[in-house]
Amino acid sequence: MTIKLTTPSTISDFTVRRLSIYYHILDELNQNGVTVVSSETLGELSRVTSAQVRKDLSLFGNFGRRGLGYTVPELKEKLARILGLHQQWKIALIGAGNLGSALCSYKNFKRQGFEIVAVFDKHPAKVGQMWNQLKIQHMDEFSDTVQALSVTIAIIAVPLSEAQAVADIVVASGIQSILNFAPRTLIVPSNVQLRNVNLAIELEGLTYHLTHEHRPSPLG
Amino acid sequence: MTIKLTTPSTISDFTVRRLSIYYHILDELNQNGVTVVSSETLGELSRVTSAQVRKDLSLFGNFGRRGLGYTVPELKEKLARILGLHQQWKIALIGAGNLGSALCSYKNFKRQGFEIVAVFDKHPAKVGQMWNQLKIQHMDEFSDTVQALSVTIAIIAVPLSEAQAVADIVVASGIQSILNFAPRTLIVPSNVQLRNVNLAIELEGLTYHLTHEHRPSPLG
DNA sequence: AGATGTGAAGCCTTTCACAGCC
DNA sequence: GGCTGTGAAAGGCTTCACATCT
Repeated sequence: MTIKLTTPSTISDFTVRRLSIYYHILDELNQNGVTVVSSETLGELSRVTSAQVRKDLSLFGNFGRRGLGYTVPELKEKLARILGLHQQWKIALIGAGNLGSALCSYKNFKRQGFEIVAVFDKHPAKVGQMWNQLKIQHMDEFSDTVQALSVTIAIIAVPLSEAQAVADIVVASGIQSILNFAPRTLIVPSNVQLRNVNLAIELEGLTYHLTHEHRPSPLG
Repeated sequence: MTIKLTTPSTISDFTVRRLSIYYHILDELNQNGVTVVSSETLGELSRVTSAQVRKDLSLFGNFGRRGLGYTVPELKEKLARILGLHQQWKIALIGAGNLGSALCSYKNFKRQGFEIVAVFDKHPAKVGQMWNQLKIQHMDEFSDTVQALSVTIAIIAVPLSEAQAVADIVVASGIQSILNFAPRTLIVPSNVQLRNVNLAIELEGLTYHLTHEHRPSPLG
């Protein structure tokens, strides 16, 4: 009825993803000095319906005011708490290649509550190099280091052939959240959260449509 | 009943995404010398049910043999055609930063049928530099260059603040497929295919679960 | 009047289960 | 016997439409 003190037991990944999108839009609105937003407007900016926005938010509480809309800073703060962004998250990056370098130099991470606190590679030529303030460590040190630093998220940015072996090491270290950039379906226990970012799959989604949509007119 | 000569009119993005996954698994099986695979096995490797595999494939034709399974090279080839991977796709990369550099040096692109044929940036310090064999061009040259080179896909890898302006230029050039790495919901006409890769959203999907799943036992 | 919160309806996706073929 | 292909059932997500509150 009123404020839901407990988190609903099952929220779909679809919903969580949209909450993230709302959060970033609210962040931008907030920076632009916008103080109030309707589900209608938030929906347009997120490319979803206003009903979807209201339903998603209502799963976690009554954040709006009827007749008025949602207060931007307040809703942003609420979503930050829901998404777990009120704390700093420590990340271990595995793979000191081009992609790893790009991730490591991504300045906005820290502002958003994410910090890469250790970098690993297994190639002797890489180990010992300094990246920003971090010395690249050998994978043998992974488990000890992440436990000492209380790392809770691992980013895997190694070649395909090494990805599963690396995932096994990550899982063995006790880390339960993995963001994987290697183009392979990794096998991990069901208690480990795995997200994949696969460039080829995104591009193939585009080429599928390029190949099949020869419909210049609405009637095809 | 038999082979479907026409493509079904509406295939969901969920399905297309899974077809990509199957394709890459088949590619790997093929390299390992596996010649036949069942929907059961392909499902396990893709983390979906066997029924899902069969349903997805049956939308495009009868590719398997009852009692036997699917022939790996044959099914791989069929999926390649469905996904449009029987041709080379030319890509324009916009944004010559760290991420752009990582994308540009990604060797596997070419083997998979994708080739970055032009790189653009708007900053004078970048323009004129050589990346691999490509000279970085100014954004002013975008439209002319992509038309001359028959580019059909654009990758946007610029900062948030420039993303929408870049998207507008891309759309104006006639390109109808965009892969966007900027963390913003871009506004494009409905005939333009847009895919987003957003690191923050993936990480927030992980932190949501880290924050809410305090359930060591199945009974919670 | 204006906009949220929400049960119910509608729609889409996945799974089931078995007929059909190898 | 084994495995695919598929109509039907089940499940899940989105939209509708309106009661509710400011």
